[in-house]
Amino acid sequence: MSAARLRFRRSQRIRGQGSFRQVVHARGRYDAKVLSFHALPNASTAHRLGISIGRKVGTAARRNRIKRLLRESFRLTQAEHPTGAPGPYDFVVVVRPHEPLTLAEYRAHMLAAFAYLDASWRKRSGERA
RNA sequence: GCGUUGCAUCCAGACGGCCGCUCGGCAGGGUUUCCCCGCCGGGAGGAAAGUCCGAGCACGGCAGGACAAGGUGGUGGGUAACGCCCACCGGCCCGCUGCAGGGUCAGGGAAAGUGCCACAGAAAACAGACCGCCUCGGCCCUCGGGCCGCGGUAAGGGUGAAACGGUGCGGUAAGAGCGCACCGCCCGUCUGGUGACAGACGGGGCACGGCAAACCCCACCUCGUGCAAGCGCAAGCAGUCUCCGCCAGGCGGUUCGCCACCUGGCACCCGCGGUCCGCGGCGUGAGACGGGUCGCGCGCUCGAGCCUGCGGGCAACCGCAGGCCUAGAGAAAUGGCCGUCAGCGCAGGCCGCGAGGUUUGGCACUGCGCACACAGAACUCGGCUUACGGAUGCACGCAGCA
RNA sequence: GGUCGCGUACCCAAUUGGCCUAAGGGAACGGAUUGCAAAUCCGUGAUUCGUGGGUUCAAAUCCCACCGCGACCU
Repeated sequence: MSAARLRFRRSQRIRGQGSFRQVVHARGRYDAKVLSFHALPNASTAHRLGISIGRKVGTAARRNRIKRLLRESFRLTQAEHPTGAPGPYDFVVVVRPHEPLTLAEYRAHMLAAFAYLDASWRKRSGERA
């Protein structure tokens, strides 16, 4: 078991239509097959996660299931999230219609996406400086 | 034993460990509208769904009534109410020798009115008569009959979803409720029933085709919008109104006291500044009202509530007594991982019952697979409808044995 | 969460309860025309009228229940 206990509080969630729009419209996207990840550096002290999942994905029970798995992935992988540089990010995951995957698969997608997005933002801020 | 149809009831895998979310309570800490940490307790459904009905509740409207529009439709009961539920009545279907029985029905009114009834058929809705049948008269005749005419008929033919009661006997020129019997129908009276209706008796030869999920008539019901209803709080931004000085000038009104408006200066006030002076700004100040937007709080969970017992009722349901508190989120909580245990299916093994066998029973036996469906509260209830896994019981069907 | 609307062929779509074997247009296909095309002309259809029940003699049409799609309040 890892040293620190991993939590996922309300303050680590993205809320409000404006916040979502900012992140999604920010340039920088990573596409897994059924998920689409967006990132934007934020002004707070921690990474935040927002999940966008439309009606076409399935019934309310299935949408809840996928959201829970994604939040659990985010919570359990916090130790491996990018640190420093452009700062903590706001991540938004857009879910496309698909059969629900396992927790391990969502974790793998999420880590790959975060690594890619972090590298992309580091490169961009480096050019600017 | 299997099947699955119908009905009823119940469950919605359990337990343990670790991590996490949310609400409430208690205690503590911090940078004290908030955040953090700890402990204890609560945390999805039978459909939470579809949003098809009925209510509560909120705001707006409203004397009352009528019209319009929409809905409901056998009778009686249940209910806060309903288009729901229960019981009964009636029609239709299945079944039976028959009686029972089962299923099903949006089941008021067609002798208030209007409309429609295609095609076919002579004729499709005050009846009428195509092919026919028959008397009589006339003509012809090969003496069977044929043709024409005045009439009488509706049994037979054929069409249609539907043709103006049905069957039988009598009757007749041929026929016809023309007469009779039975069935059906209509009217009246009586009896039973709260009633829908049912039964009996009497009368009438029989009129009243179907469609109202066509318009319509009758009876009853319905104001509109919906918790994103709505109430409150604070902040910034429009707008409206009121109040708040002095002096000068202009313009207008005037009861010659003054009043209103505009412009300028000073003061107040604001900014610069530790303070004064000074400089700059000048409807700049105060109050009230207030629209939408965003945020927060309330609405928000104790209710036509749940459980148990007793009593009433054929039942739906009701009454009484005792006990219980049982989710309240907000990009939206009840989740994730691991293990164990039943449980289920398949294959194999062993044992048992039996003469044998399709079949069948048992197992701390082995292996593999599944461990599960439909589905997530969003103000709250009562129903309906739809989706769906399993267990038990009853009924039904099939097979085996006795 | 709430309130509405729509569904007819590949696409757009019309249709007083009855001559519906469902109008019409585009597209597609075949033919004519042309040196070849376009345009034009002629012809060609496999629609359970979203699904399932019901009313009626008769339903795309009327009624009910489902399914799918879309819009609005925000």
